[in-house]
Amino acid sequence: MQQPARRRQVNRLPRERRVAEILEAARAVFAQSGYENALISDIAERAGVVEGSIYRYFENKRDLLTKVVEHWYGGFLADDESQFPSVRGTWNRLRYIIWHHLSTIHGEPALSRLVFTEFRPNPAYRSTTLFALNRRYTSRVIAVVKEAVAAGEFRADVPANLVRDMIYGCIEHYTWAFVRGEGDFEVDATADRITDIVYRGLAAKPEAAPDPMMSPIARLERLADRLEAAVAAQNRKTP
Amino acid sequence: MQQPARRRQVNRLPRERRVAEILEAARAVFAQSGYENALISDIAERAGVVEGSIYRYFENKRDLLTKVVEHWYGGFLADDESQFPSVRGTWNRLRYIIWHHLSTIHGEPALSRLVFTEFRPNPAYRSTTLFALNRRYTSRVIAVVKEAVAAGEFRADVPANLVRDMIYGCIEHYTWAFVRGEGDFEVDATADRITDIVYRGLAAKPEAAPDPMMSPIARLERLADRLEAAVAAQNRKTP
Amino acid sequence: MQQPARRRQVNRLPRERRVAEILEAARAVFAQSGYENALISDIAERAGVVEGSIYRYFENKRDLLTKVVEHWYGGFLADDESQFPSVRGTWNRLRYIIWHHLSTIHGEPALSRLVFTEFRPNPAYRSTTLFALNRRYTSRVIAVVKEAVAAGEFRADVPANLVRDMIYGCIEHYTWAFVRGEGDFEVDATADRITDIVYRGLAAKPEAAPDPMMSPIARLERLADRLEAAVAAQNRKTP
Amino acid sequence: MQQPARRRQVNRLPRERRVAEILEAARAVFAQSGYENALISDIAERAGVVEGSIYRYFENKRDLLTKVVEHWYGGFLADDESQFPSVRGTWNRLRYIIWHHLSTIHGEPALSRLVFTEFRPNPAYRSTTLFALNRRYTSRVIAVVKEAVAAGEFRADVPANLVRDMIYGCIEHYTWAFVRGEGDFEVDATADRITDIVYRGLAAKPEAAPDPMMSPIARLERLADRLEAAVAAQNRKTP
DNA sequence: AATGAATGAGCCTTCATTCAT
DNA sequence: AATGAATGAAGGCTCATTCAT
Repeated sequence: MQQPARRRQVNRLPRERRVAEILEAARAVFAQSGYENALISDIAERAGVVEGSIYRYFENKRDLLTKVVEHWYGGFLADDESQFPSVRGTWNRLRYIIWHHLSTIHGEPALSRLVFTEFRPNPAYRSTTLFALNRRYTSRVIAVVKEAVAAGEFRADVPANLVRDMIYGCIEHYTWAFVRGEGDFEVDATADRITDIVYRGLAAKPEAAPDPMMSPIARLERLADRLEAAVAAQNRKTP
Repeated sequence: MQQPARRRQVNRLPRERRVAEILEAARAVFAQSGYENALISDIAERAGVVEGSIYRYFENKRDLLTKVVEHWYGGFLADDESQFPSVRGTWNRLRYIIWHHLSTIHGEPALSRLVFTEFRPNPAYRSTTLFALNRRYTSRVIAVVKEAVAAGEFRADVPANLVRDMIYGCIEHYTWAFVRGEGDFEVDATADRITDIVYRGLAAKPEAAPDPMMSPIARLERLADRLEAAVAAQNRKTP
Repeated sequence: MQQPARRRQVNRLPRERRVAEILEAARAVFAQSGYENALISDIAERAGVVEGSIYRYFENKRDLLTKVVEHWYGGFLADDESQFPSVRGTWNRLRYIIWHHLSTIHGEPALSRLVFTEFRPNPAYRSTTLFALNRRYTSRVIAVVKEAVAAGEFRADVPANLVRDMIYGCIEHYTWAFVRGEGDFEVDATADRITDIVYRGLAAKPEAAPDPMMSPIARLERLADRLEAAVAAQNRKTP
Repeated sequence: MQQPARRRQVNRLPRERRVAEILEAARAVFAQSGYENALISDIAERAGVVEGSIYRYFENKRDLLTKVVEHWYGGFLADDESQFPSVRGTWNRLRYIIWHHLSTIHGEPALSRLVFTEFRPNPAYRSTTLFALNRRYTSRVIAVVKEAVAAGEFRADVPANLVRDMIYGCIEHYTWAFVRGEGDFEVDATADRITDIVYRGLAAKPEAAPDPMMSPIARLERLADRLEAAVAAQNRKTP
């Protein structure tokens, strides 16, 4: 039976605000401690509420985690999907997608890790909202690839879903060390390199025109630059 | 409530045997239940010993898991490393490596999952025996790529470590559904497809070029690639 | 997690009506879930009010239960007490009382159960309004019995209060299975049978020799058997 | 992860003993506080163990209660069933049964109450061990009644199961006040009174014939009863 | 009068690990 | 070496009740 009990100052907030505050607190705590080690009591304290209040808005700890991650996804997906359409050209689009994923991981390694460890391995993942969001997020690679194939820009026999796995798999493999907290990585440079290798690997006429703007003259100029540089470097080393 | 537990027949065994039995039991239980949900008591029962006995041979639950996984790795690495040298040709070697990883995951999805969820995300992973084993396991991709580059079979500007990430990342991304217990995949066919896309993406002279003759510009570009690679190699040796 | 809870239309109602609606909702919920498992929030929702409003009309959950049960009692007691006086004759009166109790349980097994489990065992029961109501309800048995004794219809040495306990106890014991939700019982037939056995058990001049087949001679023969057996047993023990 | 933690003096006991001690402690605590209010921590402390130890032997709080009550039942049922067969004569047998139930309630009102409130109302009661035990316990009334009917001692149309309900219902109704903690009752005198009213109510030829003088046969029968009872008592004492 | 957000006390339960026998 | 009884820390969750709006 509940006892009356001395109350602390009640701080009334509209539902929306309260939920937002709890989500934010939970995000911070989950990011810092991981799911298992996160304490509801810590989250409550950080949100400035009592433990029980959390259960007014969230079914249980797991649900809270899910909501945090979905909220996060929802946030950047909206941005992302408004930006993406304005990017033109296959290379640029792939680069944007790759850059975005790298950037997301770079910005929230701890949340990314939660997705990788708490959601994706879960047998029920497929029937999850997060799965659906992620699908939406990753399927654009497939669309881009198919369009490029249709346009003759990519080889006709490119399996689009493997390309998707390759891109996301590569990124996530590459960033594991950072996600674990070891060192750092450069988002832009890495995006360039991955995009390059992928693009060139898929292009129908390899170096022959990733960028249609590049005229033979321009290519020869680049070549000259590179040769000069190489020779100069050689001289520097073995004078 | 535990069962009445009739006094078990005391059964002395040489240390080796006992350890092997516990490892096997632990492997089965961890594979079935995952790390958190696995119970020492289940492992003990399956191994035909009492809980306390496990602590004679293993420091704690985590240590037991580690030993299980290292034992598993040790097992297939030995085989693998004896097989690999006899595989000739870049395509074949890549194919072997890719096939092997697919095959490993296909054979032990649950243990693979443990590696993905319990070890790799761990901040201390890098200083782990498993990390070292894995390094040995995956670094062959780098060797193969570098050799192929040196031989002019792959483009000169291919970043070997990105290729490694791409291959392992792709495989793991591709197999997540299976690891979660959804559906199945064909090891051989998948190995072929991944090898193909990777190889063709890196090959200096893509077969798919309608006209096998390179343009003069392309030849010059290859020359530049080689020069750059040579300089880079030079630098590495005489810094 | 509670539902988003769109702001309900404020709906002012006269106190009487509001109380009645809450009582009805509470009755349904308590009947369905029992006291412990009933949720104030469920009751509120069903009554179309908000939790806090319940506390304007009832002190607490327990008080609400009490009011529900008293209200129920009040309802059938009024009917009952207006009917009873018109029933004539001891047998008919007993039958009516028994029938009424059976009928009450049959009509509201869940509420009956609440009385049996939540009120009667309570140490404070005796100082309860419900106790008083119940007393009024059951004491008529005593009146009937005493009148029948006075009239010579029942044996002179019949302890009226034991008869009361016997009647109500029998009924409640007999109906437990039904109250638990197992099967059903026939109110009328059962009332007949219980009334019969009670009436004949108390009647001063039983209507007939129950078993006409048993002659005095047979009884004497049985007696002889028993006496012999007793004596023989005696001899065996204390020779 | 469990911390090492300072230990108190470990007090090793064979399973049997430990279980017995926990049962005893639980019995006391449940009897004192009822099920809901009983604390596992109190039980543990009283048993001289740590809370967790209780869960080695009992699945949960409910299971513990169940075991306590079954143990209690088991205890008196054994005694009871060894005594009963030596009681001779219908009157004596009924009296013994009634006396035993009164005596049980008198000796353990709190446990009796637990049975009445926590077990019997439960929808699953019927599939319970306790139900089976209770069945065994109460069904003897039916056997006795049927035998008496067969022997012509009771009226032929007596419904045995109603008699059982009447006896147990009467006893329990009668003892509610005591079970609630109000006052006391005399086991023996009450047993006599209930037995009398039941016996006379069922007897084929009630002694209560208008003429208070018993018939010679009836007097002899009573005599036989007493002799039998005496012999039975004798046997119990000098086996 | 009505709303509904916020409170908060505290119990049951788990299970890796230890250590007396 | 083997047993298995005992430990004990700690955290998720519930829900009647209050009270600011």
